[in-house]
Amino acid sequence: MKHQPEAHNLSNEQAGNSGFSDDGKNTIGSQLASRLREAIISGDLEAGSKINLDRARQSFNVSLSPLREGLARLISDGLVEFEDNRGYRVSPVSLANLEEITSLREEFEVFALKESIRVGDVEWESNVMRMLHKLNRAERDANKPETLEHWEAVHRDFHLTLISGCGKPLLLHFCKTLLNLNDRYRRTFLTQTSGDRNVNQEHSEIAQGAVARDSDYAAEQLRQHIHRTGTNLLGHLTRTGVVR
Amino acid sequence: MKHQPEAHNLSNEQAGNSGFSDDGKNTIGSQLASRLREAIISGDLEAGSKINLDRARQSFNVSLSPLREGLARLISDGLVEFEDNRGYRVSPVSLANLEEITSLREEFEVFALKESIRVGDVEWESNVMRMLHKLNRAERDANKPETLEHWEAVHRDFHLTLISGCGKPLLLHFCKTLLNLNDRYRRTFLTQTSGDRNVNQEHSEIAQGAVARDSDYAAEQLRQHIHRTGTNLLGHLTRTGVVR
DNA sequence: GTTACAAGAATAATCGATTATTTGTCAAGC
DNA sequence: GCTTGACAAATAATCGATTATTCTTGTAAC
Repeated sequence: MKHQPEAHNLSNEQAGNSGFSDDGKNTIGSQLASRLREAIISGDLEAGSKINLDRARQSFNVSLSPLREGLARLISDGLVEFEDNRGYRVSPVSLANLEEITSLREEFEVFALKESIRVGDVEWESNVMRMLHKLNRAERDANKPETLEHWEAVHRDFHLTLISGCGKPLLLHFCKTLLNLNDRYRRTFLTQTSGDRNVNQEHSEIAQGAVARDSDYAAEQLRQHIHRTGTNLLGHLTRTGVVR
Repeated sequence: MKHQPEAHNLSNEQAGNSGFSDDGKNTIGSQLASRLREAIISGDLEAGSKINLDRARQSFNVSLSPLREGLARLISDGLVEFEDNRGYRVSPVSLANLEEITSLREEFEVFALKESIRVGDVEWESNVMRMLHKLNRAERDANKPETLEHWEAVHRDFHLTLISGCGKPLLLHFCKTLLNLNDRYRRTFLTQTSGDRNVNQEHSEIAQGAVARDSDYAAEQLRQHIHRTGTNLLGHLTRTGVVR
């Protein structure tokens, strides 16, 4: 079952990114890329499902050209797959895929954090603390979907901010891609964390270690944090059996 | 009736690409993505230059839709940049960019090699030896441009084969992207390796270590290999002063 | 001489229609 | 019953033309 992503605002994606005032003056193609990304990550567009261009065209109220262009941009993000003359489909999910995402996050995101600790400036430190506070204050109630959505956005920003001091744009791009892919699993399959975790506590320890420039400690905390989330999700998927 | 100039369409692609049997059954958009990628990596399209859609449309003998779609796919590859209403441009080159590419290759490619050594099967081992042989046999003469092009293709395949046993599609995709970016620097700025290197020797040691499953040794050899190439290129760029 | 601003030119973005390919269906032949 | 092939429907891909935006140039005011 797929919703019509049309209805919701889908106001511009990376809201908390870093002071981009997008003006809403984007082209249709760009807007579509954002909306499609959001629709896929949020699960509105079901994993593995084929994207019928004509229907999509109608539900988004656009013409074919910008639609195809938007979709093309999502290919390298790993959110969309494409086959000549057979069109586009939402990338499928699988246990193997989730395992890879988790292990790569442990590798890359941790590396990026170490680099940030090594070369990040005071501005970066401040941003980390700011985002930590924001995240700790964000409500997360499985009964209120809007809080979940908001929490996800803030959570994502927190993780990106953590590694934003590394001074390596390409690395950040890769990490952002992995975070996108990972978030899809969580937003689709997980509405609450397992009871034995204090996620806020985990985030605090990572952030505190980072601004204290305790590289080894912060890195290890982040690695465990990512690993726990992965294990958690894997358990869910295995139990519910929705995914092979 | 459709009047397409069937005389010389898109088939001037160099077959030496990398063992892909293109079947010729691709769509124009896909063919364009490949051709544009090759044109950028080879330096045919100058780094940093603006891509005029109308001129590109003419020189490629295609319409706008597939051209834009092809370009859109290169964005996430880091080869093309895009700005709303201002169109596409070839990503610029810079010392900082090259440094990042090198350092990320040291991180990711080495990780992928270790994983390949850990879980790669005999098929992978065999492929590594095959590509090593092919590479050792490939001529590289600065006076014969076609040998340079061929060597680049084989060299690229060698590096990809080395890490192809890791069982991590996403990781391979990232490494391939980095290799693309790196190759552009070499193909644009470097026609011969510095005299004090025996590159064939380096490749042999990496490959031998890999199939012997000596993880630490092979990994360190690869890391140094990548690092030397980076240093080498940086020197060239700095001396020639073409890049800041 | 410099700035501001208004055409006009150049370019990018989008649309609607057309063409090409794949997929589904069904009857004929084995 | 199963395959094969022809036809039709569905879908993807492309094109040419149109619209929107940005860039350029020339002129008037100060």
